[in-house]
Amino acid sequence: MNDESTKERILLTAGPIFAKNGFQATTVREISEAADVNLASINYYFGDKQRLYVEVIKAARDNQSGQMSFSAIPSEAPPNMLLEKFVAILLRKLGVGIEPDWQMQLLVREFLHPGEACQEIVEAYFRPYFEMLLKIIDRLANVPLTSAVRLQLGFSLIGQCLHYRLAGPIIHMFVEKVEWEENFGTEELARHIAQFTIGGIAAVVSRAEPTVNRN
Amino acid sequence: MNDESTKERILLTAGPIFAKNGFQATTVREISEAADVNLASINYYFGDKQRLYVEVIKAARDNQSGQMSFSAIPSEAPPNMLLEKFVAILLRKLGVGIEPDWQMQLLVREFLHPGEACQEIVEAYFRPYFEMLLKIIDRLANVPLTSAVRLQLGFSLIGQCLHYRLAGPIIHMFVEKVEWEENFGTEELARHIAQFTIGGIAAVVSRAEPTVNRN
DNA sequence: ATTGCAGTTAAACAGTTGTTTAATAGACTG
DNA sequence: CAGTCTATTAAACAACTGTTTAACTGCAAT
Repeated sequence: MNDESTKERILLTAGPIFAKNGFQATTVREISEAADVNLASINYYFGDKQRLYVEVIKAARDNQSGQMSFSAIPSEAPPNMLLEKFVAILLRKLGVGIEPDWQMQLLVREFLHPGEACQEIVEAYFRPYFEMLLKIIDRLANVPLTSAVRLQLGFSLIGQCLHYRLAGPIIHMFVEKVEWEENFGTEELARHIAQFTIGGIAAVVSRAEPTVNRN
Repeated sequence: MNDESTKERILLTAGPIFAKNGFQATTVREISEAADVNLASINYYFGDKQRLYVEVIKAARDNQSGQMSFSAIPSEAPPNMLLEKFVAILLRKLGVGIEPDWQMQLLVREFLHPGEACQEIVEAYFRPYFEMLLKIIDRLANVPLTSAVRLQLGFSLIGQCLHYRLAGPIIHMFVEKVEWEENFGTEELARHIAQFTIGGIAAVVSRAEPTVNRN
């Protein structure tokens, strides 16, 4: 049994547990038992619990970087369709309506309570996809936007998607069961969010560009 | 020193601490020290830590119910203005751009990780204001909407506002300092979100009501 | 004066937690 | 073969955590 196997096994086991429990509520005993390694191995390989966590975060980031691929979307497609596809993929990755993989769950946790690895994650992972979204927004707007407006449009869309991920149980309380099943699947939500956002962009653009008279 | 004073003091002291740390990371020793009461008092008055937490949540709810008042908004005002005012107030209550009071901070924590008091909070606190938002949306839409569409429109607005609250530090990483100061104050965000949402509503309505030809 | 109750308290308790220690075994090198 | 290094391990350690216990005080009622 070589060192890569034990160390690797700890990493792979710790990920889902940290994702489920968060850092504070996860014990090194739970991890060691689940990984079937001795308790002291964690300190041997990682130094302490916090450093294990940081390594797990980095592993989650590295694992996700190659997977949240939007290459399935043809870039010559109309921007409306681009946006809807982007939203659908984002909702799925966030785990709306399905169980998210632990990497994304962990990244969302880190996102909400930024720790020492956060800056890195943002640059390596979130920014490329946010830039992609901003490009879609540029095409939808069809006029030059100030940086601030452009960012705010991006955040407006991300906020809608995140809401379904973060407040899922609460949202569930406001929606009847039948209604939920018919109207709140991932595709339906993606359609709604995309439509809403397209309208939102048009409204903000028409306000931001006084020389364009749309009425 | 009567019992109301000690019990009350524990409650008032525990609130901000639970809000800052969350339930798991808050120790009864921290609370008892901060409240300057004996450790055993917490068990004496509340039975255990979990029950103290539930009482604190209820106190936060009761404290907020009377305070998130939208009565400053004249109900005969145009719906556009109603919406913008609603958003501005909501952002402020969520603590966007300012330090939230501990009650709202605690309620948001509960919102993200629903516990045993959650159903009650939703009914007592969130639903009334959500219903108010839905009425504003009705007026903006100006046609009858299905329940699902109506709810989704409401969630789209709430999601945008919550995003600024929950992901504030991450958002801050995407925005230049100057830009942040000029364009991301509460009033600016409220204007953006309101405009975006008005446009979004119009777009969704025009899709949801095929007999309305807007082009 | 005695008893009962409520409130307060320090200490003790039992369990939990992350970390450290020291021993052991295996592999490799000179 | 001896020494060194790495990996593994059980036990111990020290601190922390929520809870319980028993003693004490003050007050009110009899």
